[in-house]
Amino acid sequence: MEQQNFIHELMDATDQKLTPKQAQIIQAAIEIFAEKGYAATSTSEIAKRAGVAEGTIFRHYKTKKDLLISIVSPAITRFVVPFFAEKFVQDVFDQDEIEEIEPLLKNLISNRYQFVKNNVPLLRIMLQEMAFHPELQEQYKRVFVSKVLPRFKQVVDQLRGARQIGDIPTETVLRLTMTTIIGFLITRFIVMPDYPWDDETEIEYTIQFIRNGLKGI
Amino acid sequence: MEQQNFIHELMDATDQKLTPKQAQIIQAAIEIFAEKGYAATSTSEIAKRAGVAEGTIFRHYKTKKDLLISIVSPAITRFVVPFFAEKFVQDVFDQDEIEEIEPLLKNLISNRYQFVKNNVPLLRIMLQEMAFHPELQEQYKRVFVSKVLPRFKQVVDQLRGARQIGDIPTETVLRLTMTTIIGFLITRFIVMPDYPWDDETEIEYTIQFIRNGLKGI
Amino acid sequence: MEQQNFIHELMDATDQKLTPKQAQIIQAAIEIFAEKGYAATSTSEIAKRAGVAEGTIFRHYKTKKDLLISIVSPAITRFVVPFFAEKFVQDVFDQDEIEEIEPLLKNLISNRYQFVKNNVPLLRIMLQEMAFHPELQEQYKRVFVSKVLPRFKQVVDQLRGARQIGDIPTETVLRLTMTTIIGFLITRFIVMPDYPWDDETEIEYTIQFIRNGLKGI
Amino acid sequence: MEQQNFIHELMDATDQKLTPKQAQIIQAAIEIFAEKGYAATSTSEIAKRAGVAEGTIFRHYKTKKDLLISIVSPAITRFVVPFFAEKFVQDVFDQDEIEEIEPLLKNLISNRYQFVKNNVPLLRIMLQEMAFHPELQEQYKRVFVSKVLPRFKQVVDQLRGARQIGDIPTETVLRLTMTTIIGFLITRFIVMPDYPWDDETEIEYTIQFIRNGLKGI
DNA sequence: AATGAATGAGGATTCATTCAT
DNA sequence: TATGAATGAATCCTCATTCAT
Repeated sequence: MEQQNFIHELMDATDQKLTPKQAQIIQAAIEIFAEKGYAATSTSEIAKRAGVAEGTIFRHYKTKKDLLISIVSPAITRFVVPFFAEKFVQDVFDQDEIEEIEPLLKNLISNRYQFVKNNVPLLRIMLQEMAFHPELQEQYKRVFVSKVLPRFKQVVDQLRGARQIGDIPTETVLRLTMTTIIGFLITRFIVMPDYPWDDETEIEYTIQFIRNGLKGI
Repeated sequence: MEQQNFIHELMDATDQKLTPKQAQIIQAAIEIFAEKGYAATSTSEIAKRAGVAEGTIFRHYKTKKDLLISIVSPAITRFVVPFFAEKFVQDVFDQDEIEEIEPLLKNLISNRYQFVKNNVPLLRIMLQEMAFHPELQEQYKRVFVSKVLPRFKQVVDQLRGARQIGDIPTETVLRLTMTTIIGFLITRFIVMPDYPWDDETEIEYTIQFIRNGLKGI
Repeated sequence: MEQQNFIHELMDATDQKLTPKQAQIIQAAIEIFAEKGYAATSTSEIAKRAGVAEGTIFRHYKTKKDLLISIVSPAITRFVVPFFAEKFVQDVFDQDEIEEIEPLLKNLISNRYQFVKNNVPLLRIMLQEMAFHPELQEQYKRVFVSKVLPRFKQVVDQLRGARQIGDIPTETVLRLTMTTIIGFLITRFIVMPDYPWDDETEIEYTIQFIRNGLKGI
Repeated sequence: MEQQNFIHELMDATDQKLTPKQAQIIQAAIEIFAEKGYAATSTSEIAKRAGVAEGTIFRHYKTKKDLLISIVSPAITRFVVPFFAEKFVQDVFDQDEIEEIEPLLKNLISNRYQFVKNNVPLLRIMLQEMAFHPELQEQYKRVFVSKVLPRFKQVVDQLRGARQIGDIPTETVLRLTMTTIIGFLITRFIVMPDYPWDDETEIEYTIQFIRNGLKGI
């Protein structure tokens, strides 16, 4: 039911009105793609779970792959973009000078944590299928390079000026930061979702780890 | 050709003499599974690339899944175990008291770096297929808990005694360390293999990041 | 074309509306199963003879065996039940006291003779496949024990009372009677269908043989 | 182990020395053919049960069908011929004039009863496979017409002369007799082998049934 | 004589996609 | 718009048979 969010966002994003059947199809597809992978999922199974005739899927999506793309493509955007763009960082940036890395990291991680928490199956699909569908990789890169990278560099420079970050190349800072955050989210929600996590504490440690790691001694 | 290593290790490990055809099959399977994923790979394609009749595959592996397992299962062991076990850490441990985290990390990362570099396709397959085959997850957990975890905790305790690690729960130390190392390897070899990496420098930064991140200020 | 009967009976019996293609499939399957046996018949051959795509078979029958069962199962019922049940014996029974075995045998044999004559391929399949499919044997036994046996015993008792049957155990009477009738039908339609039979005469002799054989002198 | 008999008879009959492996193959083939039918039996399964390499089968028998024929063909002869030929009837015939049908039937049934009892799997295979292999039917007919039929007619004539048989065409006498005997054997050993048969009694009733049935009143 | 690895044609079954209703 | 029967290519797998050892 958490995907409901996503489905409605989908509607807003694409301005397409999803018919109820179409929503059922996407819902079912997300579930099953996440469970067994795109290639191992049959359209008949999707139709069955969606409570829809098999032909109906192909009325809305020319091919099975179309269905995948229509799910993953907006998901990529919604997952990647906010890493260092969009409103939520704005707030931080608007305070003219960024002198503290901590609130920024806190904001960043918490926000992505919530998104992932509400969209685990979507994240699974993204991770799995980006490996095999170049067009998804392309889209990821395009979005990342145009929306995230410039903003990120700007932030790093400011933080370096404020002595929050040591003498590390910007690309490496980016890599280490993203790796640690994404690593946390994947460990938390995909690799070990059943471990008794104390999320707040874990997030706090993660922030400190990144802060200290980037600052140097 | 890099998998040649692995194939020969396979032979040693299982004491099974691989017939030439069998080696060709494994070689081809690794390549194609890595390229398109297990589910999207057909046995006829494997046979073709291996230069072998399709039936020959099934003389050696009862099912297509058997073939997958026979490839991934030893790969998991060979990838996971050395993280904190086996001879290569021994050398570090044998110096009685571990007072420096740096050489340990250096050793650890370099060693896994080499392994991954020589076995990229294998790593891809592992990452992809562990998601869908519970038996592989089981094996991973078994190996990790029995071989890696105890050793790791011991090391962390020693390092904490030597004031190399701050006040962070052992599990979190493990998570942050592994996440950063694996994140580096995946970024380096899977996500952006074509980026002009300066590997030595990048490894050095990664070590410092982990060291400072764990130490606190 | 004789099976047309059977196919329509199938429809009535199961209340399932057979699509035209489905009828063609059953028709073709009956023919080929009878010719070469279930195991030696390929679904592609059935599809070809039915003028249908191979996939169509599996849309209607989950497996090849399902197809067999859906053919043989009702055939068993329709062949076995009327031996001593159903309306056609009713007529004989309704004449209150059965004092003559001859009209009963006459009725019985003629009726089964007609059925077999119209369903030779079906009989062949039944005979062949019951040997290898326990579920068919079970069904046969269930139907026989519940529907035929009680009625038969009742008849034998009445006939014994009327001095039509000698001092022979009921089970043996049953065995000898059925064996002779079925033996006639199999010889007539399966073993030597091309022999120039004078059916009426042959039936007459068979009736006399059973009557005298059971009566003793 | 009962087939051991048959295997040795095979050796005598064909004057071929069966190697031990060959005997194992035949033994295994008889068992599995009887269990699941010729078409559903794989040569690899035969090889496995025989404890022999798959290639070995084809060293002795050009094709799988050859193996079948080499089993069924002598079986047919050994089952059919003695019905009214061979030594065992000789003894009866040699007493110049046959005036009693009973000892003849007794001898006949008992003899075939023993043979079938010792060769149930063989009988199953014969019954199943004659339906699908015209060459086996041919052989059956050839043997029957040349060896059994003439002798049988002679016997029937004698018995008719002695008033043991009523006014029934010889062919019909033959059909009714064989049908009853074979029907008994099949019921006894194939259809209901687990029923608690009292064989002697059952044979006795069967003889009386035939005798009375043929005699008329 | 015996082996068993190798073959490739053919087997049952699944699947994405189409189309008449 | 929605259906679901129909398709036939493709899938995994089995099998009888061959052949070098």
